[in-house]
Amino acid sequence: MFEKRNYCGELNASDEGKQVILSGWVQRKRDLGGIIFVEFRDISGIVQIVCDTKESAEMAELMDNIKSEYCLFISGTVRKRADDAVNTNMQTGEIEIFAEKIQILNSSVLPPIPVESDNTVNEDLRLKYRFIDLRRQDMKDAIIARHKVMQTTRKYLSENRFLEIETPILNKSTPEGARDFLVPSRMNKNMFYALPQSPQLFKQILMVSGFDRYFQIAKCFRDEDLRNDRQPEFTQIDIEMSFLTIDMLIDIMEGLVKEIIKKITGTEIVLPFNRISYDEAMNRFGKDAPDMRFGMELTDCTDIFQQSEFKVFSTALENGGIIKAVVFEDGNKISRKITDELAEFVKIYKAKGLPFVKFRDGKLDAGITKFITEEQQKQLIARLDLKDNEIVFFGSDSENIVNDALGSLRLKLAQDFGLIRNDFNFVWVLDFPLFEYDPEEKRYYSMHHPFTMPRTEDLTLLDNINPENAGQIKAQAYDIVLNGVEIGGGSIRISDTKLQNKIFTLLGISEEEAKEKFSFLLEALKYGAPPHGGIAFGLDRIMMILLNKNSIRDVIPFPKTTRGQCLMSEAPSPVSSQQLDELSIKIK
RNA sequence: GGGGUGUUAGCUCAGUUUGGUUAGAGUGCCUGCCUGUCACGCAGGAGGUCGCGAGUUCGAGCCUCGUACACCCCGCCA
Repeated sequence: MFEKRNYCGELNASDEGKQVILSGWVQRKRDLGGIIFVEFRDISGIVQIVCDTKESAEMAELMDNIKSEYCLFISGTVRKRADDAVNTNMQTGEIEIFAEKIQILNSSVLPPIPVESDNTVNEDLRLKYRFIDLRRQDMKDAIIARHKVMQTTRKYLSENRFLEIETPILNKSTPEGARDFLVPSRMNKNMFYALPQSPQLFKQILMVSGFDRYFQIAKCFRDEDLRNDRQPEFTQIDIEMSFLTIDMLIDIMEGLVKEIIKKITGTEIVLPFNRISYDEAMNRFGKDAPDMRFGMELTDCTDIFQQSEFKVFSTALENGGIIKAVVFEDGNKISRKITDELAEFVKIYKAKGLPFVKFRDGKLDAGITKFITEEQQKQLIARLDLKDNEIVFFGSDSENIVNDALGSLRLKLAQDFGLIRNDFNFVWVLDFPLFEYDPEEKRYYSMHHPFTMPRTEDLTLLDNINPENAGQIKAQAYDIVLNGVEIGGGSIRISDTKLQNKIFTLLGISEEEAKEKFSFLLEALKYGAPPHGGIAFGLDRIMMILLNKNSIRDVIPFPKTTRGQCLMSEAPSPVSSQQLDELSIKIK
């Protein structure tokens, strides 16, 4: 009976008179007495069913029983609707199906959350009853769009000589980086596998093995605290190539992104994307993932306030800090209440306050104006190119705090006052520092990962590294940023054992330690390892932005809560003492 | 680990101003009527552990303390 199935959303006026067979669910029933309309839904869409209950007592009784979300089998005839009965809001609004036979395949209890709704329902209910939530149109659209992106990715990469290769999920724990999820080994007592944070080492090994273009749509796992754009398990489009330059990689990846955008939005984006250095991103936007859809860039004013009577400024400068400014276009919208709120806001980022001045009638006014000399005022007006009614917010502290606070303030103001264009803005961020210095532990950390190739011209600096100049050593690493969200990142890798060992030494990883953790990679690099590099895209984040969602949970079929629980399956859960015994595990 | 917001009918919310009779609305649900609806309409009805636990009080949805859960943010996420 299901063999010759038709799909609700695919029927149209050209099917008039056709006998059709539909299988799906009751979205809504409108009982007008002698005639009943049913909005009938399957994966493809919705079509209206008409039942004449005056003609047949049998049909009348059957229809009386049918309620929302019943699963039905319907055979009937496609009819064109009368002109005044056409529903232009409906894909299939020109037609309806005159039901000849209806069979109830399964009844449904009343769903706890409505299928016909936007996502205003509490998220914990949506997650608990995900099987109902996924029936809703916007979740269905998201899952279908995700499928299309994966298919487009596979097609594009395959056509560009990439091979899809799987790598292990059960792997070795490496304490560098994010916290691992551990899996106890039954056959090897007191030993653990770790779930992969990424297939990093394996894809590099594949390069050594000569599979010179690899990709994988890979699940990755990180046991860290969660956010709206972070899940404990997430999906990467993982890519690695041999014999490449950064320009080659960018070229191929822009092609992939273009295909994805075309598939999902139907629009052609302009290539190439903008490129910006890490340093410039930090200076102009205060973030390494700048949202460049609007202005309000940060301006350094440290030099103007070298001699300042304003204690906040002078103290910051004495401590080696900087002073930067952000200008907002409409000071009239910024009341005393709002400046207080914004001052509270920047404290999240460890700023101590938020001094400001307004610009009216050609001169500074209000806020900290009285602490600024005439000469400084003149310079400031010129530097910031101030226009009437603008308001200037200052950050003065260490460079990190100022960038963090003002970069976040810039975003908040733009969001609160609707200054952000609805657009897809891609930018490559290049020339990341190779290391970060941790003053507390007095050691260097890799900004990307320990296998990242330094810029060739910076190699000599490695021998004289100190906390001051460490930031000048740049990596051949890159991020791709979409609307201020990092959607991908990668690097050219080190393919030389000597250099790799040198980097380990600088990172304070001893020879024994390196051997213990990465010996197979170091060993592999000895056997004619090709120059190689790659990138990984966060599929969930890409989908989130393309579909304009607030959270990656809305593009993942079965996500977890911010405490890492699945409200539907109730994972994680305790296990039996027998299971623990087999693993020789004792619970504290 | 820290900060914030929220939790009242199946769902979405109001009610907390000033603690005070029987806690409301919309929607959904149930029953009846209705042959062109499409957010169908009309009439009637059911539906509440005010997250949970203490406390203050003659009296708590409302005040205090604790706690659970969800979400957002800082830290964390090579």
